[in-house]
Amino acid sequence: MTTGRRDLVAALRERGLVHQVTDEGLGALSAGEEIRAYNGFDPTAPSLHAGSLYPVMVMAHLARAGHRPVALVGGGTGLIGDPGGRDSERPLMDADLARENARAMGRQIGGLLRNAGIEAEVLDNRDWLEGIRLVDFLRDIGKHFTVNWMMAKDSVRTRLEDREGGISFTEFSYMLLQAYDFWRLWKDRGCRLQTGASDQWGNITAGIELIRRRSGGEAFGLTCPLLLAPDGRKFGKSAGNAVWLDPALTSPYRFYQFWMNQEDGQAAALLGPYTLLPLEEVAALRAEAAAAPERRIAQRRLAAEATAFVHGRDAAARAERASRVLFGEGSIRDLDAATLEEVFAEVPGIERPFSAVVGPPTALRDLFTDPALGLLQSSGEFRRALEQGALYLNGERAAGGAIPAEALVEGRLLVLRRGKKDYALVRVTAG
RNA sequence: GGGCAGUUACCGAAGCGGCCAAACGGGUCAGACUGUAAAUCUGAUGGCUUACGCCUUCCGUGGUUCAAAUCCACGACUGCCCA
Repeated sequence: MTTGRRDLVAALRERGLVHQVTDEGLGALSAGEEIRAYNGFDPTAPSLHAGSLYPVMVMAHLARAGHRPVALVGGGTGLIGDPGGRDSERPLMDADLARENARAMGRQIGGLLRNAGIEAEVLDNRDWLEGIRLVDFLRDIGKHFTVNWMMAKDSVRTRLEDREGGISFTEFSYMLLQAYDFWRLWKDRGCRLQTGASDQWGNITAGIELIRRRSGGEAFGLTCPLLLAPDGRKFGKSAGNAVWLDPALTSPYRFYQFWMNQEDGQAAALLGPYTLLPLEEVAALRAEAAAAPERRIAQRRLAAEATAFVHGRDAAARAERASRVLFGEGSIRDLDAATLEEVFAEVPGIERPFSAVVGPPTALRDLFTDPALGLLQSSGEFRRALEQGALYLNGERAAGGAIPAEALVEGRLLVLRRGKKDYALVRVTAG
């Protein structure tokens, strides 16, 4: 994979992935020798989502610049909780859950990078944090920090200023644990760089301080711009339905659609971080997209590349094909059942007997509100959606009433659609 | 431990005995316009019903009243001030 070692700061900067660097000297240093760099991951869930994929991409870009990424899953720090970026204390995570999540997440990260041809070490800080003794920790680590210095850190200061929330001693201590991680990885594994989103700056510099004070060593930190959705919230985790990387939680088709739906500017910007495409190609795509935004070139390519990175080329191709059929020119009516079945392999679907679909006056409602499809929650929602013209059968607006037998594609399939983008398939069986 | 203030739908926030399923804003969903965009405009947003309407909500539990989100008591939680 490695084609030659490069200045990693420059390499990341080209992709828009550098927010702050502790020392520009890192650039020159990294041009000459391999830098081992780690990035931490909070095990708040058993899978990464579109937003937490970001640092994985950073690791991938780093590896392609000839350096060695290390993934650190926070099975130990997850037990404490990072106060950064939050305005209130977070509830403690169940210890077993943290362990399970960390394990699953570690596997996932390792797998992603391996599929991209990148060998990365995956570690869990629980392995060394769990056995630490309080008195040792206070003597060996705590002594190197003044509370005054800790209180000046953004993550802590905002919480101190917020009378409503406050901060517990537990979360206040968090940065010391992360600092200890860095020291540990620096000492045992030769990690000289820690990367993270810009909200990790304080934690990263705490680690660098510890390495300097305790061992007189040199270490670096590099943060990436915090990626936000256009609405200002965390990217890829909007309003309850996060876009997961686990295909069991978010199908590859939905994953593909997530990228496809990015707005123009965002899609163009994401091409840098979220694809491994050569920069010249990214630039060309951006120019093309800007010239003809209606073609959605940036979105298409972004969706294809990101889906391929996470789910593989085949899954990406399937999602792409399905999307072309669903959002393409032709009418669904023109397609045969075999094609539809293939296209809908990853879209939610249910099987119903003929007698339950054709005939009963409530069939339309029963199908649209079926929990397995996730289209509508209640018959009240169904009624409103119908009134607003939001429901479609085989691509044509549904008027309500019983479903005629002619509505079935080849007598056995029915395509449901709610709104512009949500599709589901009903397979009609005999009976 | 003492004093004061608060707890309303996804979030913020009105309401202070009946006209309250509860103003308004944000979010979300849908429709129109588009390019599976943005912006804009329109509508919807507790549940059940084609509908009249019915049912379950305003921290919890009891109470006052013909009638309570609104009054009273106790409890829980939160914030501010004092110790």
